[in-house]
Amino acid sequence: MIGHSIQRAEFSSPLVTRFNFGETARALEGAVIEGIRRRGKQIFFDLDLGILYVHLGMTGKLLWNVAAGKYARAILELDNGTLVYEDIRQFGRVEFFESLPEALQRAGPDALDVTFAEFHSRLKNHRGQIKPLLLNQTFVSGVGNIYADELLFAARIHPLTRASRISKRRAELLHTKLIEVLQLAIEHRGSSISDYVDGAGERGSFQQMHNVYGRGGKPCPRCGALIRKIAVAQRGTHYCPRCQRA
DNA sequence: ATCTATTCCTGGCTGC
DNA sequence: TGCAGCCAGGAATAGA
Repeated sequence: MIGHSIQRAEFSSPLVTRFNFGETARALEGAVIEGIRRRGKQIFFDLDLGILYVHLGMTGKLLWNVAAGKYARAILELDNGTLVYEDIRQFGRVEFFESLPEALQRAGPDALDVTFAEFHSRLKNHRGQIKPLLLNQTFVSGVGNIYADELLFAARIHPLTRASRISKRRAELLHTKLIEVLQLAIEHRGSSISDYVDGAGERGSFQQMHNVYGRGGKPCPRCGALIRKIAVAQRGTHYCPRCQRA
């Protein structure tokens, strides 16, 4: 898409585009895509006129040259193909900005790039529980509910552990697993539990490798104890009570 | 600073 | 077969 221009834009969801969808569509016509970036779950299309921001939320999909379905909320016709944004629940965003709003710049370092020194210094400063902290995108950008559970399992940390009380040694393991688990998930094209597909419309397979997420009541693959499911910060949280001690 | 609950949506599943 | 209730990959927001 880089170097190509948007011929026509069509938006049909005021929620996804934050109510200004007529303006958004007009603003994009004729724009040239100069680059595409990502930080955590935030996707940025750098245009000559501004920035197109995309966040998939819970059920968003970005499709390149795949026929638009019932839940298409935005369609961008480029001179070399068509990008469609689909989203059943409309918690995602496709927004145009001339410059990036301050709120979006508050995101923390990308989970794949954060150094241990930075990760550790941020971790030490938080007295709250580790699971909600991992979900906080201003702490580290890019960890969602599935991967928070999976990487806490990999690092053998109980989800309710106070962040500031995690030892340096254990923090090193958590930092290593943060990158390892996400890299492995990317290699397997993500977790397709119900809706998620990649740009070509293909499902990922990492859901088959989940150790704890979605496995409440089933045996831990490491020790056989039954995986427990609790609510933490109103999010379903799965862990092994034997491998991840409080 | 941190916590909790609520809200925005639609659809799938379960149990009656 | 219908229907109520609950749950779901996110995250902003209000109030304590």
